[in-house]
Amino acid sequence: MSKANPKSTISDVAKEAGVSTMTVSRVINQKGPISPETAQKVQEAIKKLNYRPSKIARSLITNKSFSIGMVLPDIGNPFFPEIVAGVQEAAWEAGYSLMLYNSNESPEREQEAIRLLEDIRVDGLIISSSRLLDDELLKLLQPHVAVVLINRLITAPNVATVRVDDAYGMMLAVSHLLKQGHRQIGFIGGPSRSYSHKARERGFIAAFEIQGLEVNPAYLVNVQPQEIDGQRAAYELLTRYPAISALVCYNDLVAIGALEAARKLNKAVPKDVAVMGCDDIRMASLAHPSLSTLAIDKRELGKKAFEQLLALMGGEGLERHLDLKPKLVIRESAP
Amino acid sequence: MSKANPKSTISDVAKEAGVSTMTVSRVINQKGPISPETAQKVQEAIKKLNYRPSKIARSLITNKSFSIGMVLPDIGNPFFPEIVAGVQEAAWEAGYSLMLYNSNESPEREQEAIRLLEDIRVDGLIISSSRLLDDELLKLLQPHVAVVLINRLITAPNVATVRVDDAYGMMLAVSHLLKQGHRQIGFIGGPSRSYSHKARERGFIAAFEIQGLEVNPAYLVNVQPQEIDGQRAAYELLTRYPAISALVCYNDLVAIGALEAARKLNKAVPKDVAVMGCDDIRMASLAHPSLSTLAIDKRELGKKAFEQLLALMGGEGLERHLDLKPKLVIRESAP
DNA sequence: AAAGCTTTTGTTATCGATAACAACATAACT
DNA sequence: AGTTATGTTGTTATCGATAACAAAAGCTTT
Repeated sequence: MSKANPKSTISDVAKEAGVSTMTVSRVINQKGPISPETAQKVQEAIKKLNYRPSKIARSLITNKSFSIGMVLPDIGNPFFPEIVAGVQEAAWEAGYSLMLYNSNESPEREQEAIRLLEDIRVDGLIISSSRLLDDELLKLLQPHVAVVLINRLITAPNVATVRVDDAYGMMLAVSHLLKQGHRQIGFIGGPSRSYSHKARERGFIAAFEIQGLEVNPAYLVNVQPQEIDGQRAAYELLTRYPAISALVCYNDLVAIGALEAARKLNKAVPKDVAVMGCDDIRMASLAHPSLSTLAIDKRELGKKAFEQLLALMGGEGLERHLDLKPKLVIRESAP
Repeated sequence: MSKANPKSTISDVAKEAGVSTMTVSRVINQKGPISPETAQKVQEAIKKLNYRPSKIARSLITNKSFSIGMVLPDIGNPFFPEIVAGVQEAAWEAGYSLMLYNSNESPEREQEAIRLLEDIRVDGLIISSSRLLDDELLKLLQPHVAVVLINRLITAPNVATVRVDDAYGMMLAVSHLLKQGHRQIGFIGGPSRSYSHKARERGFIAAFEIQGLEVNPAYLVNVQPQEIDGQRAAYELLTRYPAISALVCYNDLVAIGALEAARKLNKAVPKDVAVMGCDDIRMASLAHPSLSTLAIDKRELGKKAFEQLLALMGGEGLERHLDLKPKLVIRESAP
């Protein structure tokens, strides 16, 4: 019933071409000298039998799988697909396959994914925004030869990192607003324990300090990083402190919420209140008014992550910790 | 220098526990009877050596890799990440790993990806919206045991499909508008050769015919499925035919463009012109006014695709071609 | 023509697991 | 007691490739 598809093996090819399997192997891998005639014979046999070498068998003996694993918390989050695309692109070009695991924000799943990737003997691992604690993570990564962490700093011989310099970006954004004359600036931050929130808050405060200005602590709030939470927080801030002339948001979704809040309060953006987002997701340019925000090239980030991994796998010396600087994107909401 | 991490093998465990490798294998796979004492000895040895069986070696002999491949044209497109998440989720639960290939809309890459996945000996393959021609695709799929196509119909013994019933969805949307009294309805369609465009147009026309009404061919246009193209097309349609009271769009991005066009023309949505999108991407609910649109649960689609694949891999009989019916989501832009 | 290179090809062992079969001990049945 | 099950463990071959070494064939060289 089932069309069992008998894959041909290297022995089949060898028999067909009248040579040994090693000779076939040599032709395939272009290793060692082979005479043009045998090479041709082998090539013909390969074509005739539609032979494709098994990477599995090859991996077993070479101890290289030419595949890497990637673990991320939520591929539905618009921040990640582009990163994945970048990693995949770079991996492809280097001849590597990508195994993807979506942990659904669950640390247990993340842990299991890292273990499974160990079983598969991936050559390297890219982990984005891990939910695991430092020591748990470190223990899990131990058996892996090469690991790149995205937006997370851990120092270990087999680990490199790529991070977005959130503090720097936020400083850029706030400095811009200060330069435009804003002084009463609200900050709708993310979850207080999140790494990136902390960095962004640091940048926010630093921008004030550089100018010798003071931050009003009442203007700083924390929310979940969703539109609805941003909307509520902005509504409350703007109602309670009508003096606020600009809002800096943890991310673009929150900022879009803030736009909505302004609309409800009949405050014009940016005339009555300027709004600044962060991340430059696709929606940012389509919002009304379009969002000023901080952008990093996420595809580039993915590529960089893979490059780090490749260097680590190759044992090359490298700058272990890479920081990417966000760019300020000026649009309508905060000119 | 490099901390060569000597992975322990099944022989190490066997030696440590003082038994044969087969016994260890039996304990791991819970196959064949083993005495509680040896089982425990083996478990201890496994823990002590931190042993994890190599899936690669296992694959070689069992001829099962417990991994599947997924090929899609552009993971940056908001339509796909959720599908990937659904596939990954279902695969995870069934004990399968996912290899992801992003073809970047290039047929050549797609072709190479399918070939590479053959080398890796994946147990099955999910291909989304292939850019390849039917016969090319069929030839490439030949060596694969099990394949599920998303939004593409091909009949072959090793192929199953999952599709969104675009025609049905569009009929739903247009019927709704007709019921609301709209008669002059414009259709901003997608690329004329695209499968889904054709289906959606078919549904559009069918909705009219059911009511015994006639479609005005001048109201039908084709655009690239991006916001800017939608905006231009809507602007032109609404300017040239002021009688148009509703626009049905190929997808949400195009619809968002249409909203922008209406704004420029000082037409209120939905009072002066209603706008209907399609796909229900995240942006749809955040637009102003929020978009009425057609939704399918993309995560569910991904899950269904994997279920089909699993059935196919297991050789079970199954309904080969699955159609998912979109739901009409009524929001502000077309109440 | 024998020795010494190169070039080309073949042999055998191996990677880390499981399949298939064999073997032994113990318990159960006649 | 002898035969047959049943439970438990071990042996050997195998999956499909490459590593490492061995050997033959074709050239030079003296």
